[in-house]
Amino acid sequence: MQKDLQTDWIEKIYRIVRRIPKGKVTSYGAIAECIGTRTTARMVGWAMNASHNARPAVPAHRVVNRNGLLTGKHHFATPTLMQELLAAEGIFVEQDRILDFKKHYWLPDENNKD
DNA sequence: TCACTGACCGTGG
DNA sequence: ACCACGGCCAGTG
Repeated sequence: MQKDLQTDWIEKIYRIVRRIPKGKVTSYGAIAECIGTRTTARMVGWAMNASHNARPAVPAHRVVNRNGLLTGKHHFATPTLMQELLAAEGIFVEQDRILDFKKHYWLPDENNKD
C-alpha cells in the first residue's frame, strides 16, 4: 500500500511531539534520533513548519534546539507566542533561552509510546 | 531541471 | 575554547 511513505517520517515526528508531557520540552535532535536518523534534525524543524496544517495541532512550542533556545519562536503566529505558551506550562524563558532547560528536558522513549 | 535553503546536530582543525 | 563543514528530506526559485 504505497501511501505517503515519503512523508511517513514526518508523521512519526508529529506523534512524538504530541507525546511530550505538559511542562516538558525536547530538542529536534532527540526527535530525529528517535525516528532513527539524527541527521534529519533539520527536517524536524521543517516538519514543524508543516505542522501548522497538522491535526491535531502539535505542541511545537515544546520543541527547542539543543541549546534550549526558542529558535522557532519566530515561526509562530507571534514572536512571543512560544514563550507565552511555555510560561503557561511553568517553563520560564529569558532572552529566548529556557531557564533550567535541562530540568524540563524530556527524551522521547519508545517505551513511552501510548 | 539544477541548486539552495531550512525552527539542527555532531565532528574536525 | 572558537570556526568551518557535512548530512539527511522536501519544497521553492
